[in-house]
Amino acid sequence: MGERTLSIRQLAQEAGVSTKTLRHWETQGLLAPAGRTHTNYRRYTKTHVERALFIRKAQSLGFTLAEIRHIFDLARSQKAPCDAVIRWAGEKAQALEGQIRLLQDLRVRLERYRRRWSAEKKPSRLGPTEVCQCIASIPIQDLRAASRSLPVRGGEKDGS
Amino acid sequence: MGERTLSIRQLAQEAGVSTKTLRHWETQGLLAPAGRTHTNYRRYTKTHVERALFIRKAQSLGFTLAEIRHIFDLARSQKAPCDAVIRWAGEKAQALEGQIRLLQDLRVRLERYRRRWSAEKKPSRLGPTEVCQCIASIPIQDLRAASRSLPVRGGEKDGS
DNA sequence: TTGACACTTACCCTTAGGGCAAGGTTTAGC
DNA sequence: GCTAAACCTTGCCCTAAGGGTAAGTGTCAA
Repeated sequence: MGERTLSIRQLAQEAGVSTKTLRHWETQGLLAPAGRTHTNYRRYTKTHVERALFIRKAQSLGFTLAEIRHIFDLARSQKAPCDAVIRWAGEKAQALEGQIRLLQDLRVRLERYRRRWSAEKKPSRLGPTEVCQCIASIPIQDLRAASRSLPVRGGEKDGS
Repeated sequence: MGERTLSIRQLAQEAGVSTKTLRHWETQGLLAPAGRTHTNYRRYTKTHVERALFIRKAQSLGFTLAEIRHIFDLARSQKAPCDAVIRWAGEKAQALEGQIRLLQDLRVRLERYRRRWSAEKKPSRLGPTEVCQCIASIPIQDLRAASRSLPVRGGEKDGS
């Protein structure tokens, strides 16, 4: 009985992810089961719990699944990937800095326009091809560095 | 000859986007051509240039294509969508604030771990199931608010 | 007429899974 | 033993905003 194995649901519960996620990780070469039952059910061991948690930890630092697989590849081929991981962490932090700046710029622009638009009186009568004078008033120069970076997803309900 | 129309490439050039983008916008219901030639080529007018620029301006504020279509729907159905746009801008700015906080947290964690890992001596000999003691040392508590927010995309070259 | 481009549709690709469907398996209650 | 619930399997379509490529057609100038 030291041979206790886990079903995919049990592993999912222990690792704090969904079964779908575990199957996806498997297709990405990150977490193959220890084996299958005669009825083709996946079977995992306790080391799989650790590996799943490892993946979650790496994800929490912003590593993608492809990068995590790369880490596993390094570890399997020979040496500890720690040096590479440390380097990547630095690069990621730097990239984040740029990304944060972009988002802050966007937020500032958004707030600035919102205040300006709120102060102006808007003509609720539109010309034939007009849509929204607020947005139309944005200067073309602002399109240079269009923050091609995120969806933002503010609340979305109705707009009547 | 006041009837000058534009090919898709000309519109793309004037609007500063790719022809692929224009076709994509069309499939999303944002920018249908004025008509087609007898050989099925799209034909646009100068008002399409304005509309394309409008879409770019809205995108530069973080609006998605679905939201922009919603703005067009409002404008077509009756009233100026400016009120809704102003409201959405506020919501977006607020959502951005949260997003920025997440990224800053991530950056701080990344830098903190990087410094810690650099200071520690890493045993470049791995146990059988071990992968990377750096990442493995992350406490499970850190997985609570796993910043499910962005890929980050730091430089990626090699890692030997 | 032919070569160089422009235009058309259509299909696959990107992240990290979510959702659903159709079918097989296991377990608990009766 | 039977049946229903819960579990497992694979497979397919979906997300945002296009990029890349391919195959077929159109246009223009030399």
